[in-house]
Amino acid sequence: MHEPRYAEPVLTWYAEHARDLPWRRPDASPWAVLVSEIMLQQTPVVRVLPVYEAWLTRWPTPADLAKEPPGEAVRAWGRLGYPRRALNLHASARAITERHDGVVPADYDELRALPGVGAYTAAAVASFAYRRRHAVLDTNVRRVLARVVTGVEYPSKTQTAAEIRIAESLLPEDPPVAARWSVAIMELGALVCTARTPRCADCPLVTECTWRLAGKPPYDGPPRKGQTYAGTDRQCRGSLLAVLRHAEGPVEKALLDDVWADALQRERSLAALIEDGLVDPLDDGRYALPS
DNA sequence: AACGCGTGGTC
DNA sequence: TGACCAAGCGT
Repeated sequence: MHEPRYAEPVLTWYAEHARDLPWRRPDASPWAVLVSEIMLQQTPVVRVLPVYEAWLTRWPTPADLAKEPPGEAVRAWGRLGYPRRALNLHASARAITERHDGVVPADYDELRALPGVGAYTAAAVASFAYRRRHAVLDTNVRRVLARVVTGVEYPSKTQTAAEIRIAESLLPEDPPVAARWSVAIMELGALVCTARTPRCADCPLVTECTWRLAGKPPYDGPPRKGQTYAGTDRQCRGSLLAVLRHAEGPVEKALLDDVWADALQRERSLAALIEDGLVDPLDDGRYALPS
C-alpha cells in the first residue's frame, strides 16, 4: 500500500516530538477527548490544562456532569473564555446521557448534532477518541496545508471546499493511521509551522514545502481584521459573569452595576447574557448562574 | 458570509 | 504597546 505524500515524514516526526498531553494518553476516555476539544476551541493548551484536570476529576463521565445544574459548569469553566462552551458541554453531557446511553457517540453525524460540536470538533473526536478516518481541519492544519501544498503563508479567512479536498486527499487509507496522521499534522502546525515565526529548520517537510521553495512570499491578501476587546460588549459580559462566578449564590443588581460604568452597555450585555442562558434573573430582582 | 462571542500571552 | 493570535461555533 502506498500512503499519500507527506505521511511518512510527518508520522516519524510526531513519534519523536509529540507533546505528552493528558487527553492523548491511552487512558483518556472519549468523554475526556470531547471535553478537551471543546475547551481548546480558541483557547491555548496551557490555559486549558488545569481546568481540564479539575473538570474530569469532578465529572469523570457525561452522566456526572448531566446531574449538575448548568451554572456549575459555567462556574467551573473559570476564565477559559467563551463561557457558552460550558453551557454547550453541559447540554452535550445531558444529550449523551439521555440519547446515547451515556456513551460519547463515535459517529460523525451524531457528534455533529451535539451542541457546540461543529465540523472540526466532530472530526477530532471521531478521529482521536475512536480512531476513525476523517479530515481534521483546524487552524493549524489549514496553515500547514496553505504553506506546504498551496504555497501561501496563510489560509483564507473562511474554509473552502478546495481545502477540504486537499485534506481528504492526504489522509492515509487505514483509519488508525489516518487518525494518527491527523493529530500529527495538527501538532506540526502547533509546534513548528506556527503563524508568526515558523521553525522551518525543524520541519520534516522543509524540502518539499511549496511556500518555502518559493522563497516564503509574505501574505498579500486582504488585511485580517484584529479582534478589538477593550470596551466591547464582550469585555462587559465577561466582567458581569465574573461577579456571578465568584459569588456563592445569587447577587444583588448593585454588585453587577459596580463592575461596569456605562449603564446602557451594561444593561444590554446583561440582557444578552440572560438571553444566552448564562445568567438567570430571579423573581426577587437578584441574579444567579443558571440552575 | 461576515460577525459576535472571552481571555491572556507574545513580540 | 497594541495588534495579533490561540485545537471554532452558531447565526
